Amino acid sequence: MTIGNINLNLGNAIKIFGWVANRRSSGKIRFIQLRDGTGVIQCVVMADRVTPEVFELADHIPYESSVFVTGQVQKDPRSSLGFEIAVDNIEVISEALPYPISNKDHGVAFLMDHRHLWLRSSRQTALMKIRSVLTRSARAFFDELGFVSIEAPILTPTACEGTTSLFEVAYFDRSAYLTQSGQLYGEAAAMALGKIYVYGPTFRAEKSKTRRHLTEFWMIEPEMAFWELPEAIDLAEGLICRIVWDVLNECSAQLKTLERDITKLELIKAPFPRVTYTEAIDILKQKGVDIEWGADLGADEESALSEAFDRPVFVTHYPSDIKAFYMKRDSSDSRLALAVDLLAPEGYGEIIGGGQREESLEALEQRIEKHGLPKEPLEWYLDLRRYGSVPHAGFGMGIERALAWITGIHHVRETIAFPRLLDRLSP
RNA sequence: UCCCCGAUAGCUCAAUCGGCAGAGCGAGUGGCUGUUAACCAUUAGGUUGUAGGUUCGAGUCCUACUCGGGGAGCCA
Repeated sequence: MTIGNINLNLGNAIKIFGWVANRRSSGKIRFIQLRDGTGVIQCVVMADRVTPEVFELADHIPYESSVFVTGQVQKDPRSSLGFEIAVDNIEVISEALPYPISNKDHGVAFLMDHRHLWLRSSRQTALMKIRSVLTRSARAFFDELGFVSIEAPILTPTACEGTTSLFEVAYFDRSAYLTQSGQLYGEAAAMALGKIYVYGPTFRAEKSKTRRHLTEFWMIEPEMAFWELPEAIDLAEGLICRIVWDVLNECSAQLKTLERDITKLELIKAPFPRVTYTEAIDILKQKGVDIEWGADLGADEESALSEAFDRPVFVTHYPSDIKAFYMKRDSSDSRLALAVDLLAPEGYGEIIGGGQREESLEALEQRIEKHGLPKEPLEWYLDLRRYGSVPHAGFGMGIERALAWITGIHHVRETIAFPRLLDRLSP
């Protein structure tokens, strides 16, 4: 028996476990809002229905104490759900100490220090439920298309992309690094299995302090042998449509709790606009943004660009100089990389990054040298080009950024149960 | 790494020109037979982040540090 399905038991005697989320008293009648993770229901404690001890208890039991309630489910228009529990008995499982989080406002620092308790709030439980639906939906999307799920290692021998700072850890008598992407391993798996996806954590030691950055976050990264850039873009579009659709269908109560304007999500249907980097620069210039061809798009530019559209926008064909070494060059313009980013609406920034991979051994070797990367640790990656290299493409979607956008919350730190941020490693 | 802002009761915040340390919530007590962040009354609760400095006098001004928040770069 859970609060979530208690409406199936109207008129019945029930027994239920939960925590005291709130209570109020009014002379000879007392109310307890009982929470069990599936929902919240009002328990009504009347003096003529319970023992004096239970009646007293209902007025003083500390918030978040755990209890076992027996009673009867009754219709009552005065309850916000339309029904409530008329209590026969309350057993205290564990009386809570004074609970630090009240119903009034708290600051971010205080809430983050109490993240393990903050998770119990209606807002945070709504976010975690939507996250659960989103990750299940994304995996189902790939599973149903015949992709094979594989896991990439967390501990890696070197900094491969070279651009981002990695977390260094001791690995017996040498150093190792926490992975910044499963992609290179995903490429190896795609050469074995055709279409694969990696779902796992990612670590970036960049000292970023913004609402879009965590030091530990989760990505889902598909990689497809024999696919090229346009097909990868179509796949990314299908993925976003699928997760938005599933969240809209399965999480309407949670979106309401978060006060998300779902009319903006209902617009999210294929096709999404596709612009090249060069076209994006033109759009930005027309909007009066001071930017020249060749510069990377910063946060302000991404926001300005996404404001021009009512749904996510793909930006493709970036200058290869500002993209990673493994990006394939555009055969019709060697200055360009066959890269794609997906910018979310409403200023949430880049939620997908990817592209077509360089399959030529010679080109890749040149690129590694030009980027000043150590070649020896990448030899296994070059082997993928030595033994039956094929065109292939893939991308990574950041779970937290996608979730922040879909739920409309301001900061990615609330999209994961225990966020890891610059200067915040606990709880 | 850089720029901006902040730190006062358990929490959220106030304190006018540098002049008695305040309120709401939470906690305790009392009241109320339908409350919806209940309400009413009442009690307790303070080394004003740390270390110096200016001053008759510092929560308030100055310096340094610590911690936190927002943003940039980088990225998902």
